[in-house]
Amino acid sequence: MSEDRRVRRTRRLIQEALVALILEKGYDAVTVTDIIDRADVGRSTFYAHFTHKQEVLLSNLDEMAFLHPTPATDAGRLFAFSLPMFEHVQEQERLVRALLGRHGGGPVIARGEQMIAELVRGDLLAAGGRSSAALDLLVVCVVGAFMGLLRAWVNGETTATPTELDAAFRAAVEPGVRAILNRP
Amino acid sequence: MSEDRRVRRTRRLIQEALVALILEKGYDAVTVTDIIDRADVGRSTFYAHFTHKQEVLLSNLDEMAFLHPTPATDAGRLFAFSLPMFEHVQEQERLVRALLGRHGGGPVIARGEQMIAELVRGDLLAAGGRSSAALDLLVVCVVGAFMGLLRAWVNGETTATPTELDAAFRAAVEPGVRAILNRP
DNA sequence: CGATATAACGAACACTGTGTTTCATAGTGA
DNA sequence: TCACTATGAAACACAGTGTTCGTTATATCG
Repeated sequence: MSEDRRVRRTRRLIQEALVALILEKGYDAVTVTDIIDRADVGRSTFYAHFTHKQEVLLSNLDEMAFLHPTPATDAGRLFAFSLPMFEHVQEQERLVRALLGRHGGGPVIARGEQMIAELVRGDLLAAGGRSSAALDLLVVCVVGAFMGLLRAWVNGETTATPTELDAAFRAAVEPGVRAILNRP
Repeated sequence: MSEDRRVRRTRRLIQEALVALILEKGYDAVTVTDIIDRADVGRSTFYAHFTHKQEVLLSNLDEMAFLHPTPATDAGRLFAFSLPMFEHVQEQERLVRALLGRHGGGPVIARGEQMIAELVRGDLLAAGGRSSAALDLLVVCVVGAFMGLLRAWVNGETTATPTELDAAFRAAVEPGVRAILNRP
């Protein structure tokens, strides 16, 4: 029932090779030829599994479990996802730096933004916000602030701990959010 | 004293061709060959003026005057740059969409972020903030929120007017900022 | 274990795009 | 007018992509 062992092996080798190469040269500089050399895998084999370089990148996303965090939204607490996510990111530092970092692929960041936008939107609605154009703009601002912090850490522009990042995020954003929610 | 007329002509043709092509196909899909075909310019001529595709992109930045806005910081008013910048962006819609949009080049966004970060930082210091790691994180949040709105508009995800964007930005961010500035 | 399916290999291929070179031509500024 | 130099055209080596095909290796299942 489970996949052929050779298939799993090949896919894993290719994914690992890409991550290693991104950390060395940056995503853009990595070629398919690089990947198959590093993975020690035939060219035709690569294209039997992936059609593009980017597909390998996105296939890695499924293993970044922290992007699908428990929606354990404490009822009263806004943005409960924040601290756990910063912590998960710190744990998987190597992988995250490769995928999200300065040299990582833009597509991954775009996906991450979408996922977080959904979380934020859910939180705001749960906290009494009413679906509207203004709420969408608020979501954009909150997500922007969060992703900004994430990027700053990933790119080594700050050495703050997850707790500090979480605190900075809440301090910057919560007052405005609460003010808006309390009188729409 | 002034440059050779042929040089000006060639550079202008190339820049215009790139903008037009980005709007049609997206930055990544545009090749140097595309550009010189569209600009009707010899291959060697292109490389006599620019070494990379990206250089053409950045050469366009100098003409985006709104990125160097008047630092007309009303003393008491935080983020005075916000509304004027949204307005300028709206005016230069075509160029901005090409350079900053979903299909525009990442480098331009990175530069824009830097510029805005400096503005924000200056504003916060002028408003009584003290230089610190915490302030840097706050700057990151504020810039993230602003760029988020800018990107949302550029990508057509919102039809809000400059005034509305400015209002959303301030509403989301100002309360938190003021709270932090008032008791560090 | 053995038979069958199928994954992987490796080499070759056409194709697209890059960046360089060379040289004749045409436009420019003094 | 005249010296200067930007341009255009063509050809080039090079690197990377994505496909094809015959052979070999190795899972999986009976």
